[in-house]
Amino acid sequence: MTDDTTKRKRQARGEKRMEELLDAAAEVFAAQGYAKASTNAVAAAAGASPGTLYQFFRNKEAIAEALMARYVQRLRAAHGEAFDLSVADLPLADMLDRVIDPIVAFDRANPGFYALLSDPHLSSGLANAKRPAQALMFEQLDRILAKRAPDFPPEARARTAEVAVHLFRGLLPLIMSADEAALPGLVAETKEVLSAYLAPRLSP
Amino acid sequence: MTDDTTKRKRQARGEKRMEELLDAAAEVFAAQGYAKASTNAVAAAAGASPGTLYQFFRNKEAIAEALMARYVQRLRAAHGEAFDLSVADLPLADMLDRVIDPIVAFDRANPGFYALLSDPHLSSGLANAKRPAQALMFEQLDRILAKRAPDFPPEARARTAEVAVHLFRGLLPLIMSADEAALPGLVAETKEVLSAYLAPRLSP
DNA sequence: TAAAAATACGAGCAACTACTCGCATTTACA
DNA sequence: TGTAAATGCGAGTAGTTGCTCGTATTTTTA
Repeated sequence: MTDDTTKRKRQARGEKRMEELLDAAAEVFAAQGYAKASTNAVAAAAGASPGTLYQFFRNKEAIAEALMARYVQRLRAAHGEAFDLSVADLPLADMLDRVIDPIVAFDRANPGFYALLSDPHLSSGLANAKRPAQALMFEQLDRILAKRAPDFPPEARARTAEVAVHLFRGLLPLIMSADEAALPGLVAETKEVLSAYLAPRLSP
Repeated sequence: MTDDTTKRKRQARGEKRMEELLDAAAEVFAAQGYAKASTNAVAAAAGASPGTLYQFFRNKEAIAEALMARYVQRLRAAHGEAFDLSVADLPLADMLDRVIDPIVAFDRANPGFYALLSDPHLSSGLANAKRPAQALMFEQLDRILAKRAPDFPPEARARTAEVAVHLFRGLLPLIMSADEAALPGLVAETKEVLSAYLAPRLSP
């Protein structure tokens, strides 16, 4: 097996190089988009040579896959267990605070994540790498909805969760480009939207 | 001036070729995305040679600009004057029917339009070409809001319109990939979302 | 009809792409 | 310390890209 992420014996130096290369990839992908970004530019941005890049990553796609995997890992760490089950019993507004705020902070702190997530023209391999990130938000919301409204038919509940996630993602471009001054108002309005959408579905 | 769209003396044959090339560009852009699409592929999809393509379009960017301009023109024709002023007095649900349905139909009928509109990594020239299309929806909604709620402060009204447009665009991926059977329910839910968001802002 | 202009072609070019390979240096480990 | 493995480099390769240009054909125009 030539799996770059598990099998090879890595030195501490190598692990650090991989992190630098992923950081560089995040920058370049965020600035130019995945398709237009060149692997030579990623290597240069990391202060490495093309040969070094390809010692750690099989090909261009593998760079984005590893980057996405790292983002998913950090997303889980950032707000993973924190609200998984406990927030479902909170009042709706408080629950939204607990769910939205960390995601907004994460997305704004990681524009490379947003660049990959919002790109609709990724290859199937990359689309698969995106799925866990999308599933993370969907499933957590779905589980919260299930606990808050046990009588909610699972099918309709799944769509409600999916629509809610897409509503949030629709406002993400505004949230990403907002300056610090405009952000709180936008986030508040985002929560109002979700509250207005979810409230009647949670207590009919 | 070497402006391809206005100055050059075009024959009927040439105009037809341009339409064919734009149709081909729409296909290729929708399938692969603008960045990954090659001009040779566009020419081939139109049954033309690269040389022929470049007789009508200065460069790759000009193809997308012309395509976007054609979409804006068709968008105006499709639902332009139809509801511009009259729908503002309708009940909210009826107004949304009149606004949403034509846009949904147009977007689904023109995946090339959606491909360009949803691409967040276009060059500045392309971003400028996108602006009229975005302004079209925003300004029409803003004008409707102004007529329905004259006391609405213009600043807050503008943001309400912008947020509403982004909410719709957030659900567009679902709408675009839905099959004919699932579409009506999705569109209905889209209208419910917008209704729930706009209603309290229109009659406080 | 003849010249001018528009349309059409496609081989080909310079620039760039993802990626490789031979070889030098550094580290781990016996 | 010695040697195998890991890391590092960057010139180089084959393929692709956006785009050009010489030339041939069709259409307009005078």
